[in-house]
Amino acid sequence: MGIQTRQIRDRERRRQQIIAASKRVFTSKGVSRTTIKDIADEAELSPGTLYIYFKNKDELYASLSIRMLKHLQLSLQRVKETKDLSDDQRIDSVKKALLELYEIDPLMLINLSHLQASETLDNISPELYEQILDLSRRSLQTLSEIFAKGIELGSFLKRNPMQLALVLWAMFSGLVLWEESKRSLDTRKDFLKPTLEIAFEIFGRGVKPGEPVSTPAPVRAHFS
Amino acid sequence: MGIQTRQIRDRERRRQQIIAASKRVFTSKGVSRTTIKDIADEAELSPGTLYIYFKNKDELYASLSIRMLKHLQLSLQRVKETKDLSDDQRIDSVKKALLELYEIDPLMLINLSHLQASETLDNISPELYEQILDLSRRSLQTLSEIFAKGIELGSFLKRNPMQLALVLWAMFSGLVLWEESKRSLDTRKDFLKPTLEIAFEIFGRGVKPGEPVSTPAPVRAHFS
Amino acid sequence: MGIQTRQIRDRERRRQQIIAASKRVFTSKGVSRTTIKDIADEAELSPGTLYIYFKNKDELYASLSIRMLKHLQLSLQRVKETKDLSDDQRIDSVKKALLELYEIDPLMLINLSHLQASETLDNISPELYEQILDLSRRSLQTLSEIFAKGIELGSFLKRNPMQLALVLWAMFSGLVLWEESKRSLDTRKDFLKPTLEIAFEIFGRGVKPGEPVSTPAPVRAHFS
Amino acid sequence: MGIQTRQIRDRERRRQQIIAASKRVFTSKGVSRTTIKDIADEAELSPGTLYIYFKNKDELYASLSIRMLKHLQLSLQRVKETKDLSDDQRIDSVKKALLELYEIDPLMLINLSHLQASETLDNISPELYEQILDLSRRSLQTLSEIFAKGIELGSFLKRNPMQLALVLWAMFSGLVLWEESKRSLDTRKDFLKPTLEIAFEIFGRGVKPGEPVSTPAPVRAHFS
DNA sequence: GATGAATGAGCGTTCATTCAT
DNA sequence: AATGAATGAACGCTCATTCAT
Repeated sequence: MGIQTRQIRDRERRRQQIIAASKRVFTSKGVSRTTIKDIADEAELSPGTLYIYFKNKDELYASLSIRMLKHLQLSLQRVKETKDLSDDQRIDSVKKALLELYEIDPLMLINLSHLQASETLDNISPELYEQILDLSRRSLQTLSEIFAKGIELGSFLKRNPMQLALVLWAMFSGLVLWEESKRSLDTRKDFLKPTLEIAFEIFGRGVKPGEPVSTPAPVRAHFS
Repeated sequence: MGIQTRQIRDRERRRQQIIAASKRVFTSKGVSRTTIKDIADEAELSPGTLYIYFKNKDELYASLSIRMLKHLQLSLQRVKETKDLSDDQRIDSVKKALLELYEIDPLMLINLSHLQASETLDNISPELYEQILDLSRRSLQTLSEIFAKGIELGSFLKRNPMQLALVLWAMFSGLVLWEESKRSLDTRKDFLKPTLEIAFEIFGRGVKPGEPVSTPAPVRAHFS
Repeated sequence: MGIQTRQIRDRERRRQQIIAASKRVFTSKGVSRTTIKDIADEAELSPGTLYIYFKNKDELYASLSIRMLKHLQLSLQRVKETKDLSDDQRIDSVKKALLELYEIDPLMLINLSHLQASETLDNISPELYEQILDLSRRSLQTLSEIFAKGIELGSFLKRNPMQLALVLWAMFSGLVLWEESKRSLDTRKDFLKPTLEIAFEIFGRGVKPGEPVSTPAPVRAHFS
Repeated sequence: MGIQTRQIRDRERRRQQIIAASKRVFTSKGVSRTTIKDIADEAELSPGTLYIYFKNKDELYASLSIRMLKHLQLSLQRVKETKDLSDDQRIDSVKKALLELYEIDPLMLINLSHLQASETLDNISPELYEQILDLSRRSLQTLSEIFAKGIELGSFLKRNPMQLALVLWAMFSGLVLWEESKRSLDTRKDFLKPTLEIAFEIFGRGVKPGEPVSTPAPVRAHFS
């Protein structure tokens, strides 16, 4: 391994060090109350150093999401390309992909959701902005394609697949964001994971075509 | 009506004047880019005056949600108390209540969602904090009770009703927050309302008990 | 005098207070080493207050020159419009106008010269920039018109009058700037005023038409 | 040539390399907007290396003027020492020396003027400071001696020769500084050189003794 | 109660300078 | 000698909040 290789590796290591520190501080202080100095202190670096690795505060913040979006995109792509899955299995795989995302790094996921839902994408460099946009688009697109295939096969409701994708994502990120504020609202701890399970169950059931058996028809039959 | 009564009414009127101005400014400039001075200008008052009616910026910000939460709580209460509704009709009423919330003031709803999902509830006065907490809790509680009744009647899946309530709220607020960022992600405009419709359709279908008739053939065989 | 009048007067007074403090600090620390905090301290105000009266540092700096430029423009205009002055008297009036400028506020004049000679006109508001530009242009223009009239009357050398104006101004501001650095170069103090006198004398003599009688006269006499 | 000699020569070569790079960057970005990193990049060196050859930024900046001042001093010395020049020719030689200075490196001359007129001579090493001081003094001194000789011979006005020297230098540097800002004031381009010509013409005429023949009639009457 | 000028802590960011390699 | 990552003091500037009028 040459000198250059080591330098590149060191550089990447430093970036990760800063990113790790950012996560910790964002977690403990909240994103908007975190200052560059806080992160620098946590990373045991000087404020100036952060600007060697990140153009500005927004860009550092946005960088946190890139990895996660890449991971998501890859997972969904894999789900889409796997052959011989039943519809139930495919939905289940999507659920697993998203739950995994949450388990790997719940705080990052909250950041990602915030990023999408808020006004941070402002001072960001065009390149990074485009990258985030593209990754978001592609994940949704892949999810949408999974639904499109299911619809073709008659195993999903005939609805705009992109809208189905959005509904699923909204359900997921809505719950994740809720989790963040649950302390304030003193719901029990670790309510999230079981609730996500239920959310997916309901979505899975709801997206299947055909009249659910719940409705009176059979019941009346019973009485007749 | 005594002098005191009028003073109280005047005071409340002023508060509403400020709240209305805040909404307009938040709408046009975005929440995080709005300063106290902006709001004061819009309300044709001085910054100092705002501090007579609101303890600080966070408290003003939080007040915006109070009305909406009250409205929501009332609507849900009404849905819960209405007699002689089929399950489908009851879910439909909840849908209507939430859609109405969105239609009355989409931006305020985004604010509300932000408020819950983020870091504003910090400098707030204990009283206001308790009020928001209580209203949120009560809305969810009411929603949860609606589901509990349905579960009792066997018309909803036997799941923790609070979790069902959370799933529905997450789906709703997740989509609303998405709406805010959709311009960046170049989804078509006014994608939200039809998507909300689909979201409710899926939730409604998914929450019903019984094996969905996804694979029609055997099911029919069963009935024949 | 109404309340409004007093407020306007107070506001102007505050501006002058800041300007006066700026001058003092610029003088003692040098322009580029003066910080907003320095000026605020000197004016016994807080840094924030300066930004109520001046958009930014550059604008405060530029404002220092406006008055002086206005004064200059007025003086030159008066010189130009005065009737029945001999050429010598007119040049003398210009000299007096410039010397007066120096005597009223030598430091301000140095600032003005710096402003023109350097890179400060950068963050300035377009309006202020245009004002400075316009005032500079008009002063030079007036000076140039004075020369043009003299040339027409045959009492000045037939040279581009704008160039004559520039030469005079350069001589003047060059000496003023020199003055600032004279401490470093340990020339005697108060060398400037007598040197300015000589400068004007030489300019006045040099700008007159006709072969100076210095050497030629006797020589030609010799040949006749 | 010994090793030491070569080392010294190499060292000097490196210095010149840095100086040359500085000039290029100052030219393209303007002095105040140039950072050490800019210069290092242009010189294809690292910032640290610059500090091996120059004590600090001010010292590097000041070094730029040394060459020019040396050149000026030499030229003026030559003018002074040349025998058998008429007064007109001697003034003309001074003019040529200064114009040459401008033509060799107009931007460096602006720097020099700035340096003298402003606040850079501060963090400079005592040695360098003394050197600049000495060179400036000597150039002015030489110029002054040229005038002194002319005065003795009766071909120049009997004025303090150092003041005459200052007036000439002020005129020159005033015009050079003006050039820098002329774009803003939309004077025609390349106005400088012809204006410098006129400046010298006027100075040359003005510095000659005797009553100028400005108002021909009475003067001739006098001689008849 | 209403004002709005004044405050000043605190922010993100820059960049001359240092120093371990 | 050369490097360039790291430093951290210092900057200009903002804005929620206060308080004399």
